[in-house]
Amino acid sequence: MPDWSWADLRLLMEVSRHGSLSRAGEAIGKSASTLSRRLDRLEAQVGQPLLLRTPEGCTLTDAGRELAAVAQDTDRALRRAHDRLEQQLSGQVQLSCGDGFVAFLTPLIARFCEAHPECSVGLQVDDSFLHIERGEADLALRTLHRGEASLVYRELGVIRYSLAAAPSLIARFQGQPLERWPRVGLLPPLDGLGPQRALSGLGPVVVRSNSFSAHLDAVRAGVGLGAVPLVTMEGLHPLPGPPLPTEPLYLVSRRRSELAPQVRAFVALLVAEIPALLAG
Amino acid sequence: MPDWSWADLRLLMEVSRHGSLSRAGEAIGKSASTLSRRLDRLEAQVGQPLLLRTPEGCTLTDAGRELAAVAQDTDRALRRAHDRLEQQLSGQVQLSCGDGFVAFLTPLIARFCEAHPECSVGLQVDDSFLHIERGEADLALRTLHRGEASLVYRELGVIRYSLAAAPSLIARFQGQPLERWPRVGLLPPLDGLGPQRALSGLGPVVVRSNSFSAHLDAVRAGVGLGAVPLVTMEGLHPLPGPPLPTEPLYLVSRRRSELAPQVRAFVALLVAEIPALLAG
DNA sequence: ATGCTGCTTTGCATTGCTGCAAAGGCGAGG
DNA sequence: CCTCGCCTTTGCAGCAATGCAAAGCAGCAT
Repeated sequence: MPDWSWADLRLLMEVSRHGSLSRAGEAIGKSASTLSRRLDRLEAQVGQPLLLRTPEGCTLTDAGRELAAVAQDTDRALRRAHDRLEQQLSGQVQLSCGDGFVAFLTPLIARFCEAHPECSVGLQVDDSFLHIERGEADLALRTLHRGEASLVYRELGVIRYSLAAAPSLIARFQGQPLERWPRVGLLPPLDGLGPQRALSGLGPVVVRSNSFSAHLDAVRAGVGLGAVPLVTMEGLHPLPGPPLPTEPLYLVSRRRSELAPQVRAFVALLVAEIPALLAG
Repeated sequence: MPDWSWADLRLLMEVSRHGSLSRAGEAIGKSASTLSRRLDRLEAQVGQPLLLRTPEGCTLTDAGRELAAVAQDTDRALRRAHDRLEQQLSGQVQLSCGDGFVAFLTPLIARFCEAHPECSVGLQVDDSFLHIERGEADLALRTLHRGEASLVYRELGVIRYSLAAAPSLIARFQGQPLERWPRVGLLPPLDGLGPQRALSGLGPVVVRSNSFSAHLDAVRAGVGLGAVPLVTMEGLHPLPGPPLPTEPLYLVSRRRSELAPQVRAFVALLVAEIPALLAG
């Protein structure tokens, strides 16, 4: 029920420390007159005198000492909280992305966790219905710009694609025109991506999935050819053909001031590493 | 080092409790816009996001929960302090008076301590150099009005005097005119009191002291006659003579708002009892 | 689909608070 | 004895904080 002013409580503590309104005011950047008036108000709220003003300074009454002790405790707790929040990097980073990025991200996540043992990373695959602005996630890797006004889209580079196939498929269809090769496709809405659409003139689609990693697995298994990001070409051979369109890779987050420090650190890691990976 | 606003900390706690800026604002009598702006400011001071605002209300971040927990502790401590200050009557009452009032006050002090076991009374005899306005004492009983502007003089009644002597003295001098009886007097500044001055035409002074109780003891021992308050006439006999002037009895204190509750209680006791004692 | 409710945020007039300068007091030192 | 320094308090001008009203937005029931 006490409806006392917490700010004035702090003033009382400072006066208790410094012994006079003037010195306390100087210490915290307020004028002595302000302190006098606000402590008057606090005394009126409490209904008891808290300090005695003399020409030599101020001395607290018993009630004043009681309240000043509460303020001291608060001050200590606040300093501890400050240290925890300021110095240590801890807490969780909620990350979300399409499943095609998982293999790509895993080593970066591992490096982050190694560098910051107090932190943990939550990886949410499939961010279709995740609202970053509400804190359901902190970060997302996306290739589509959805245009939310309250979110920041930071382009980390472009994903370059190549027409690719597994060695086994090449062994079976070598020499035949590309239009005759079986093809691995995607289901909506992933089939709308530029590189995929550029393949629409090619051969018959034998498998469609709504999972990018399943798509990649199918290509690796030799089910058909497909458009594959250069960064996941391991074990596959590029096929000749017209250059495929690139796609931007966005790191999506709230504004920087709205990010917890561990999230900022993770952003810094991604910003530092991913462009080189995409370019290399 | 954290120079954060303590008042805003309380707002954060209320938002954490009520789940939305509007409801928290309604609970504490502030508008939602004020809460929004002040929490903006707090977030800027902390350098981290503390809460996420959504159309359904607000949810705290980890950092926000940390600070809200500090605020919770402060709130609890403040309520405890409030209870202690409001309900219990405890602490010390610093009382000062001339030594003549000690015998008169002792039974009242005993009653007060009995009624309020948590309280103690400090009785400072001789208040000549005590500054009540600085808290060197809480209360004083005086017959002289010194006119300090910051102090309250409350008249509890008037002290009536009588010319009196001990039975032994009466046995020795009965029949002789009063001018021949030995007299007990006072040293400055106590000799300036009205009843004492009224005796100046009487017989020779055989003892002068600067202590009113020593004066009374001398009269009781039969050393001489003297002007004695009616309330301390026990064991003495009044002598005929012209009526002696009365003296006001003042209870001196700081203003009521500047008194601790136990002091107020003691004042109440004195105000309730002393007038009847003086009149009786 | 559409209206409705509750949420937060923004613009503006007003209130309240703040800082500065001056006044009043008390104690120390020459 | 007087002056100086430090303390608090008060009056006044300026500014920041507040509340109200309106707008924008998301979710939900109709």
